Amino acid sequence: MSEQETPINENWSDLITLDKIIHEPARLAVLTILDAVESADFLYLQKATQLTKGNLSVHLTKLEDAGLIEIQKTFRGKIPRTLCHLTKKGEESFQTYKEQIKKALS
Amino acid sequence: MSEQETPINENWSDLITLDKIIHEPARLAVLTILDAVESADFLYLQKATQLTKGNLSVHLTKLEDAGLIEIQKTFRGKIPRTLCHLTKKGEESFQTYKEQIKKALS
DNA sequence: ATAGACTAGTCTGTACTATAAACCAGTCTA
DNA sequence: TAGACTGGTTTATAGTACAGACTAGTCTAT
Repeated sequence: MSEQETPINENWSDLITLDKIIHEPARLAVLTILDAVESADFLYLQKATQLTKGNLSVHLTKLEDAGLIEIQKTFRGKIPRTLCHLTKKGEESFQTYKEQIKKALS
Repeated sequence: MSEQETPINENWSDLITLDKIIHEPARLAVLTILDAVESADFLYLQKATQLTKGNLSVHLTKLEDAGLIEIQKTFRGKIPRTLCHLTKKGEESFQTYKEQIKKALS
């Protein structure tokens, strides 16, 4: 295709505007898990994603700052326990992302 | 989900191993276009993706270095013309990527 | 009581990346 | 001959992920 008018409103033009917070594979994995299981703790997420602690911690903080997840710090006895779950915004944004990328890649 | 055995071979674990060359939105857009139209020139790609020339140029070079696209420099009259199309490997890798991410996000 | 392992981080340094903007070389148009 | 066009390369900046070191408290076993 060339030397002809450029279609502007194709679905793939959405690709450029994908939410970068969500698009990063590590965070995409976290969101996918949280979307599936409702709520997961730090250790579970770390095992599931194979990320290092430090790395996972940073990603969780970014997701929290973006308002996509909520982090609850509780205790099991006196041992700290970090529970994560999607916020309403997180659910919606994730859905939007999935629809966008699936449509673009269909 | 927590305090129970971790399922290891879920589809979302593929998310961590996504091809980063392909995963970048700008390149994803380029690949999607090339997959759809077989062949596109520099200007067309630039208009379609809204990328700056320099930026597009770098992305095309990276895709070429990765063996995903082939760049043919031809002339239309005396004006240089850069034509891009997917290689066999590019087609296959892109298909694999699409299947992976769709499965993971389904 | 003390060493080792656990949870859940923060901080640091490295390496990679995307991006815009400046620059370049040639061509065509008025 | 000035301006805009094609198709780039180079440079500089800013952002990013990531591993690994470190912190701080807890629990377990010796």
